[in-house]
Amino acid sequence: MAESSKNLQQETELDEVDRKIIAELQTNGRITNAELAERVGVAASTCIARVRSLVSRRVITGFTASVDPRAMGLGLQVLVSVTVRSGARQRIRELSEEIAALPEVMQLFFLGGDEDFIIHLAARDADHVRDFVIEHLSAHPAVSSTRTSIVFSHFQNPVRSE
Amino acid sequence: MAESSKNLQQETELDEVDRKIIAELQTNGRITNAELAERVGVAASTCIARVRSLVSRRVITGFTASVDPRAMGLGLQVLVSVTVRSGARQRIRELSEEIAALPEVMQLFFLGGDEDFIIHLAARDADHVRDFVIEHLSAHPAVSSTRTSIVFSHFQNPVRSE
DNA sequence: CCTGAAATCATACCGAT
DNA sequence: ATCGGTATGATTTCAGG
Repeated sequence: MAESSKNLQQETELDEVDRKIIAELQTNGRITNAELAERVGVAASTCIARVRSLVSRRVITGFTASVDPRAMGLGLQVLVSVTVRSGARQRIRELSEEIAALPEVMQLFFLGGDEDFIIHLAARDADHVRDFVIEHLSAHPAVSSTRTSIVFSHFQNPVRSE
Repeated sequence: MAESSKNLQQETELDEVDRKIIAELQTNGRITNAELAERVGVAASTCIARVRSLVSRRVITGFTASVDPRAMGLGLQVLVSVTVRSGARQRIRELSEEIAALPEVMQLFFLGGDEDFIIHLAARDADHVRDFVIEHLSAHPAVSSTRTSIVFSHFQNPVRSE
């Protein structure tokens, strides 16, 4: 068996046009197809076919608006590291899925290593963080310990292969 | 001085229409204005004015395509916690900005607490991670220590105020 | 992968609330 | 001051080559 037994189509070849399209759409997800085509140097019909192919192949997984949490009344961000009790390992996935569904949770990293996962939380204030940790983590029978760190600032880059 | 001395316009009021628009655009950033208006229940002209206002007020900070790192040949994600030497505290910001500009860096969290920042890295393989840590972190005179954890999976939610 | 025509969409303007 | 309807020009999209 070669290395082609993966459930993801890693073999999906991306040519120069695909990569340019991806880069443009990461910078401006609402660019018109006409302008995207011009920047990339192909016809509009070709361009839209490429974009649709990238989406259907799951290279592009979606288009989203980025929102400032502070404008939504969420002025405090924290990272919470969670360690699961050794007797409850088999419940990690279940617990993490519960947590990922909560509205305060911006991101969840499911980890190997000392911690089992890290939650990136957006909260109104310190009380909100405390209530979240107590209610959803400390009180949960599978959780062994948590550690909360304040996020002073946060940068997010587009995915670039080089 | 009241609590209005902030550089962010927290006072930006968001009504029901604004919140619906934000929710739709987080789910589908490429929705047409016509369909967005219909879903939200306002006229197209009203809708486009609201969207432009949200963007100019920096409530919406941008529109981006989400890309699967695996499709870009980046099959391994890790979190690297970095602690800065106590004698080099004043260089934390400089160092973090250098690192945020590197192509492997998807996110950088600038923290208070035991660790000074956490880097979310997308890499081709374990060798790539090792090279990154050695070249950009261990070799840097301001870095005291690093800790690398593999990311098994990663969820990202839209920002929801409730 | 490109051209061109029909359908759809974005947006400025203006009256009404 | 903001909203909703209408007209016009731009854009998308699907044939077909």
